[in-house]
Amino acid sequence: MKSPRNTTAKTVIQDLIVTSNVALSHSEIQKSLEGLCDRVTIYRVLERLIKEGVIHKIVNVDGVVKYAGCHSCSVKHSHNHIHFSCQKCKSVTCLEDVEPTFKMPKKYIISEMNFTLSGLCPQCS
Amino acid sequence: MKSPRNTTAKTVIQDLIVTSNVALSHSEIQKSLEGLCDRVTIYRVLERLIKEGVIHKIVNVDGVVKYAGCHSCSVKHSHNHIHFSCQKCKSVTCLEDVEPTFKMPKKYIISEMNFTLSGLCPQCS
DNA sequence: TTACTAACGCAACACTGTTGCATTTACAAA
DNA sequence: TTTGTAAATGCAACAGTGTTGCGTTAGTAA
Repeated sequence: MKSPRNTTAKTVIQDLIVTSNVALSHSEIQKSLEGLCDRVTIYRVLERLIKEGVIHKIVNVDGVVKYAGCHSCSVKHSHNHIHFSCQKCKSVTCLEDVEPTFKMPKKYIISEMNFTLSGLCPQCS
Repeated sequence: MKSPRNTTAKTVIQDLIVTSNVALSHSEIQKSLEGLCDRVTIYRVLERLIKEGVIHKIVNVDGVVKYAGCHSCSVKHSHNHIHFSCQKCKSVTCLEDVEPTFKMPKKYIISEMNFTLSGLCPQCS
């Protein structure tokens, strides 16, 4: 019987991401943990949390990978919302209510969307 | 007088990207060049071509950076179109005609957009 | 408490991208 | 055509990010 385990690292990392109002990068998480666990462990915990549907992965316009909690995922698990990336404070936030519309050419089969806007967030503007 | 120079590397790389119907990554370009020039040179040429407005940089949903020619940029230089990323053949194409619409919350100032859709391209579907 | 194995730490590695510096070379001016 | 300048290059070294293998630790079911 393969059963997942709740370890200290997993609990702390999950808490950190879910309670944060902005998406966090691996290095930001590592700094917060202050040597609580190894870098590799953080990668593996993040991987597990994504598989469990607790968090989701965001690739920012600048290529920086961030992780954010899944808030509305219990209702419907889709990440087809817009992400906003602030060019000043570098924060990435999920705008879960905003859903874009567009017309696609035929013959394209769409299974995933990734929409990121950049500019200034309410705090920085 | 600071004047740009047309070198072999620049000419070949520019040709490669502009004539390609899909966006190319640094490593794909490097393979095509077959040792014509150094990796670093490719990075620097790409940087220059972006500054000159000949090509533009795309960060795919999986974080892979690709480069594509600017076709309609002579008319209006905006990259607010959708990019399509095929999950099968890994190709990235610019859908320059598709412009998405959406409603943003107040207080956000938008200066850049990055929309990428994933799925199957016409060739793979 | 014990046994099983998920999860961990550590070392090593691959890939991507950047920087400094000496050398080469494109191109404008003589 | 030749020459001088600095744009562009090659090489070495480095930093950041992410992955893999393997021996050890520790969570949890029995």
